[in-house]
Amino acid sequence: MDSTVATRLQQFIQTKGLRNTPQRDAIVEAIFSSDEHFTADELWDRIRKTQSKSSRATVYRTISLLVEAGLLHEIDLGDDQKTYDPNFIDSPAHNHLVCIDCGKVIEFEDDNIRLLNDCAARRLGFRASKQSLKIEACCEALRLHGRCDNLIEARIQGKRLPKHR
Amino acid sequence: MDSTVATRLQQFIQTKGLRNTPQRDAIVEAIFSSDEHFTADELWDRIRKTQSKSSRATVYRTISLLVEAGLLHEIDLGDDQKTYDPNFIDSPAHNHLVCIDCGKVIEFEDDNIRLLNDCAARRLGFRASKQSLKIEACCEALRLHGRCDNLIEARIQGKRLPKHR
DNA sequence: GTTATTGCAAATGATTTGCACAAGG
DNA sequence: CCTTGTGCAAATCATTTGCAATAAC
Repeated sequence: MDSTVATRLQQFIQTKGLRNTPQRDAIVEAIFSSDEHFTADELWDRIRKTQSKSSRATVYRTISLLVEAGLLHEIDLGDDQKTYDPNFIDSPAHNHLVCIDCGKVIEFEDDNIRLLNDCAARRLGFRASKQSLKIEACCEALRLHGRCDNLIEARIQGKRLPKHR
Repeated sequence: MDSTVATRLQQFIQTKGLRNTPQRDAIVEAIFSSDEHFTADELWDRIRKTQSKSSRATVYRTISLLVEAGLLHEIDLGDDQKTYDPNFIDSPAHNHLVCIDCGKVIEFEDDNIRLLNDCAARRLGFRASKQSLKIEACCEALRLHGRCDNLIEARIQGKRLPKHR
């Protein structure tokens, strides 16, 4: 886990007059020891498989805390549940590409896109503070050769598949 | 209401072997006679104020139908409820800018942005089929002069305000 | 007639909350 | 101690669904 997370979280906790608890630590660890996106309940499952104990309510509450602290971002994957992304600390301005065949999510950064969006906002008389770009796309592999390797991988791993199509 | 809607909806209904009903007509009319975004329950309220009658369930079912037909788009405004946008027929590739002060949503099109996103997808080995760009921003007016006209307007109209900030 | 559609009320499922108890600082 | 945090179970709230009645075509 990036030590930046620990530092920034400590700062947030201090400032707000909050406390350190083993449950919170375990949840934060579970989130930031991976770069995977997750829903609240997926995280709760992940926690249960460790030796540490936390109630579902605490998981929800900690997620809210981290979002408020700006360490975790809520993203829209077209899912019904809220999805969270722990990678905004390392890549503060990344975008998402979602494969409509297998649901795989690819993160990428692009300064030109960011800049162009910034300009668009300015032209409308605003100052952009946050951009969220999601591109839904199909892999050329599937279109050209009738197979999406990600799709097979996703099936094996039992991942949530997209509802579209 | 754009006659394109009626035509495309008829086509969809025919193809799928569905039927025309006064409830459906009234809901479709309520949606496309305005360019406002709405949640399912806001729409249900709108319908209730007319002489036509529809149950809440039918409103939900009709919305799903229109989304499936591609006539209505589900968009993410960072809200907890799903928000729908009826303007994708007139502007098939528009983006959203949300004022973080008043929650006002501004729609805009930008071919350069669309093109750049397309390229980004291609570079990753994909073919983009849908782009969703949301820019959260604050108005310069508020930042420079301490007042956001949209905010006042929003308060008067009793609009849902953003949760952020 | 046959099949899709409706309305109602009940079910669902994710998220939140009230409250009594536990435990940081 | 004093206050925040936790766990549990109950509550909430948007959305979905089963079913009997209704209405397209």
